[in-house]
Amino acid sequence: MAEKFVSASDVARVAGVSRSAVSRTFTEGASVAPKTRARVMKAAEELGYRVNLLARTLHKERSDLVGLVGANLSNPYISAQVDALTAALYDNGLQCMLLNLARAQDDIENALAKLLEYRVRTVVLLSGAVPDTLMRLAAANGTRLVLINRPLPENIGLVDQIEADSAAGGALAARRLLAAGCSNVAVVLSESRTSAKLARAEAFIAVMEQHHVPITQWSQGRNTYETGIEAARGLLAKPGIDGIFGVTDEIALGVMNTARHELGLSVPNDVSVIGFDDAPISDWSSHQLTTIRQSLSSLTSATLKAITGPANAPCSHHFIPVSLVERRSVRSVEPPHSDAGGA
Amino acid sequence: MAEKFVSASDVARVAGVSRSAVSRTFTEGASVAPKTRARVMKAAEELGYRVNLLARTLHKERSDLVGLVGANLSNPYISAQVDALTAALYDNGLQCMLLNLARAQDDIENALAKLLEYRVRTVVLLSGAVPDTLMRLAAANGTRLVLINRPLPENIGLVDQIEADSAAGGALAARRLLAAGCSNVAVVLSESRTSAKLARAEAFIAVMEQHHVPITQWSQGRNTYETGIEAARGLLAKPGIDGIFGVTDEIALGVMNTARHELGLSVPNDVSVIGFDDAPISDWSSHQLTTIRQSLSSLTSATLKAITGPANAPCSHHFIPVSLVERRSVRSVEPPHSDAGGA
DNA sequence: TTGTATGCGTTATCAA
DNA sequence: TTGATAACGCATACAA
Repeated sequence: MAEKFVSASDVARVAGVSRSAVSRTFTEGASVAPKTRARVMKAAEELGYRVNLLARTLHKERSDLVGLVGANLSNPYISAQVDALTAALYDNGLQCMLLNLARAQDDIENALAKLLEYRVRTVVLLSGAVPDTLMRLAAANGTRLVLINRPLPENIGLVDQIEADSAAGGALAARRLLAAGCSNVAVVLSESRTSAKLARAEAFIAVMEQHHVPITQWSQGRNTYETGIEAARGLLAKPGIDGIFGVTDEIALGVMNTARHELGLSVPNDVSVIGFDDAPISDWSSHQLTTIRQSLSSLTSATLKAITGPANAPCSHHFIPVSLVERRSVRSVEPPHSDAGGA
Repeated sequence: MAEKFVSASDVARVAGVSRSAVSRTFTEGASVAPKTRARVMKAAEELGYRVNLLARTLHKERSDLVGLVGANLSNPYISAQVDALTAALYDNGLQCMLLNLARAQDDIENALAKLLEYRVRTVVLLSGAVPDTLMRLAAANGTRLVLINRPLPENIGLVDQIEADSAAGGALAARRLLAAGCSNVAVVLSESRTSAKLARAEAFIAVMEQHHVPITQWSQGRNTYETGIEAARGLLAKPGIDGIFGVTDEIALGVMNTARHELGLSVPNDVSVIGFDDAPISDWSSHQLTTIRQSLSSLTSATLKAITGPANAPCSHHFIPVSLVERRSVRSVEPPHSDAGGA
């Protein structure tokens, strides 16, 4: 019921030893007599003592703290990402400081500053733009930056990049719609147009243009399910479009559900829909969304490797492979290769 | 590009002032000459200096750190909870340390210990059992505990309890199924049987027994979508059961989707399904799950109030009201009150 | 193996 | 307003 935190001095007093003895008892690989250790442990247990990691970190060169900055945490794929990553961190004895930029997407510099104030060893960016100033700030304090799915033109300081192969994924999506016989397609993304998602869209568009397929671009709102709904309403109000690529599963799910349940369209017979991510719920029997998978476990393990590596490890750039997951939102059979023009 | 973090002494040297002057510049409400402040700020900017919150907290009595321990973070309701809560914390200048007990549900004491090592001001428990030892440990260090949806028999130390009214919710679900004319029902929960979820089930059962409706209890596996799938397969293999209550939306969604898309049953015509939480995806047009809502915003604001309150505030116990959200997974029309016996 | 003394970066107290 | 100095809780070099 004490008001203050218990300190090593308190324990030392109760155990009848010096502060150093207590410190050594809780320091990995320090030499302390078994008998002393036992006395200390007993007193510590009694008082509810825990080492003050703030003080310890003050003294050491490196902390156990990893900063994680994200947004849109209830997005099905992001939440799976956060789940996997935080679990992995915990298993590796690392602590995670989570900053959610929900209402302040552009507040990222402020977020990084806060994290630096806690002397995190590494900052993982799941979301938000990455201006140069950010990298400079991190570099000036010797903090590593891990960028997830936010490709960077140039690389200042200690930054590890981990990204799914957006270009390959976008192309994969395009070719799949082509194979389904789509002849009038659309791509939908948010208006924020993050570089990774932009790359997905651009690769998709490139392939389509190469095949002379007319393509509409829908780029409004935030990166959410609601954006998918709006897109479907706008895009499918009148017949014509027979294939849609959502740069995110969440968006694609919004498109597909709205087509099916609000517009009374058949997916995939009237319109094929394909997403990107392979979020867990895309596999639910209520959805069965065909999508481009970016392996979550590869992404997590690559991230963890970057975090746990030596502080002076060279910058790394890791590409996560991408693959088509065939489900039921894209027509499977290819019409006998006529160019059956959708009006 | 410096290797070490920049300290106040560094800034003082460059600015040609004392450490104290630097400290005062970054301390709320300290008196420092505008001219001095300007010099300090300039030097700080130049060097990329950030206050070391570790050191500051070491010196102060209270930190900005809030510990959040959870599990199953990709659960649609939990992730919404985490999203809302972390956003609110960030907006209030509080830092959040997130511990994910994914692989080690029973590791909660260890988690709390880690959090105490960082001298968090408050620990919020979203998941996990709450043994007495836990509360004693927190109490011994003067750390507040905020318990979300984990009712407690007795209250040791500084703990705030925030919970949805499980009993009312369970009863609401039962009465809704009764109104739909269900005459042979089941309730499905995980085998972990957390007290909050158990309370939902028990209230449901109580009402059903009161109306002499036969009731099956399915209690296996973890608290996931897959458990819902298994339950549907087990419960609906042969006809009979015409109403199912999933103690969690995620479970209910598993039940409903499996009934519809794997078992070829009509929900709600063959079987009514009702959930608990009102997760965002329950409202998706692909689901339209009737459910019991526990208001996320009430829950978040109550939690925030508990966190931001004075350190010596008395323990609070807050009940979040609960309400029925009518959608399309429960039959709407009531048969003309015969006791139409399901097999 | 143990205790003493020093430093980590900060804030608060005190005298100037 | 400013600078020197003493904590804060810990780890460690050093001496015993």
